[in-house]
Amino acid sequence: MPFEKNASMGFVTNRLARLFAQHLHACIAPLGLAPAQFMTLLELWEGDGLTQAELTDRLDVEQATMANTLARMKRDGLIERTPHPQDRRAQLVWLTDKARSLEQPAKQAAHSVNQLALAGLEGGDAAEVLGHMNAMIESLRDKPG
Amino acid sequence: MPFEKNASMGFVTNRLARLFAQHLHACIAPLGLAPAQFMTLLELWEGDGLTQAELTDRLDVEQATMANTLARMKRDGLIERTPHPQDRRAQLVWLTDKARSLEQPAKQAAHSVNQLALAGLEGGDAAEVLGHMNAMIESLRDKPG
DNA sequence: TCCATCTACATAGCATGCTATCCTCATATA
DNA sequence: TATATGAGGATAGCATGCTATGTAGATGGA
Repeated sequence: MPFEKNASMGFVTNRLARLFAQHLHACIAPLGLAPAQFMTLLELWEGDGLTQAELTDRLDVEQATMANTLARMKRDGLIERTPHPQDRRAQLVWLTDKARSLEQPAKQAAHSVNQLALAGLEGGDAAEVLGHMNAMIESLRDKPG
Repeated sequence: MPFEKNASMGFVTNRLARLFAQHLHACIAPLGLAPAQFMTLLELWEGDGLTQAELTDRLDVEQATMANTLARMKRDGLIERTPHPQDRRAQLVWLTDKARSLEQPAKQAAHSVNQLALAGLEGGDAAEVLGHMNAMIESLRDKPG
């Protein structure tokens, strides 16, 4: 059976995602950030005081993944956690001043990686690709497992 | 600074790649395969007797990553390694009968995941997206670090 | 021949992600 | 109220990936 990996959407997506991750890692490492930490901060910069469960929902990662990412972020002085006032099981996640100060440079770095990737595409192509990729995300998310 | 993650090519690519990996994992786990093992087999099914370095080149992963993947494949009875006849540093990688028998069902499983993802796209859209993604891969690969 | 350098692999260490469990607290219901 | 179920988190175990090193064999000169 023919299976040309370079014509396989899954194979190509994996390769592209690894390249994005490598470049982002290189760009934000000088800020003391790792990719998953940056992704989490993107949500917290919009407003902190969230629970782990809320972050898990919004970023589409598993609960255990977020638990580990938050543990590393606390270790690195990016967040603090306080008890939830109404639910003794939960904690609220707050940004430190250090994390707040990284918003502009980190977003700028991520933006530059996206720009580099899109350098060879025409104007409207990026939006079109994003649309198709989101359609694929919907298809795969609708049928988990 | 505005940074809408759902409009970020890197963010969306990461999300899509994780969904592809989850579905592929679920589809090939019954065969006793993991995604990186499947990717490596795709190359070996085209012809085995390759060195680790050749596999590393063709699959665009780091040498250490391939070393670990091959170690797990040997552990799982998918490959055997023999000394390179001309170079005592190198080894040749050979498929076991077990690995050969998995070619059709594994390729079929991967194909079905791609089809599921592409369900919501028009006919020519997939090829177009692949083209744009390969352009991005070129842009990012040209400027490592 | 000898040495500097390169190449092929292996290993260590760490970040992400996922599944599977376990514990604690919250809640709904009998 | 007592109990069954659910929800929020933590932890263990494992696969991938990457960077950084270390080791041994190969190679090209001086």
